[in-house]
Amino acid sequence: MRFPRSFFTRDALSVAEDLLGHFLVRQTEKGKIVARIVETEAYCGITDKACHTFGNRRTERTEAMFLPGGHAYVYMIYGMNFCLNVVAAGKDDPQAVLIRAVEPLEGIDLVRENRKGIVNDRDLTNGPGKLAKALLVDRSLNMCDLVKGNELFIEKNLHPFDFSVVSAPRINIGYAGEFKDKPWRKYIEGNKFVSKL
DNA sequence: TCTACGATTTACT
DNA sequence: GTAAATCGTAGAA
Repeated sequence: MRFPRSFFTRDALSVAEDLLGHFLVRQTEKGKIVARIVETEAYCGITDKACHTFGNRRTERTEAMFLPGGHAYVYMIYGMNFCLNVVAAGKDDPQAVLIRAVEPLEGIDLVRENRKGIVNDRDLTNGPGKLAKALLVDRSLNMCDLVKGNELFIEKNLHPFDFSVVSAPRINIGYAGEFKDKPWRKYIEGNKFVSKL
């Protein structure tokens, strides 16, 4: 069962925390992959110096973040990796949640194939670029609808388990001035797939 | 046009 | 622990 649009059209911090424990589903011609979201980061829009849309910067790249919540924002970083974000808040309120780590549950064989050469399962998806590669996420999925689409979407965990949410500073945003220490990274305490403690 | 650099990963010392 | 790989984007010229 999926979340309604209204789940995503809230502030990025709420969406980042509430996505933990739920499922990211990737459907391709090669098969289906289901993974539990275990680590996220909130990028809170035009006032957040770490956010691509800081100062209401609107460019070809950031256009996806101006869509209503529930769409995908995929961009290339360091010329070799893709990062997957879930757009939050309303139309023209450019906030997003970076998916930093997931735990593969279904379609592990396909994940291993996509991440050829990786020995330990925990290294398959414990980072934003890693999970993008593992789930075959690239720019062709930018701006796709996670509420109605079939290639990539979020599914609600109908049998949630108890866990504690840890808040920590976001990773690699040293350029963000006073925003670099904001505890806007959220992860499931004790989960082995979290990228950094 | 031209230049600098990044919401990272991986390999090597 | 340190550094290379690698290129699209943003902002300046």
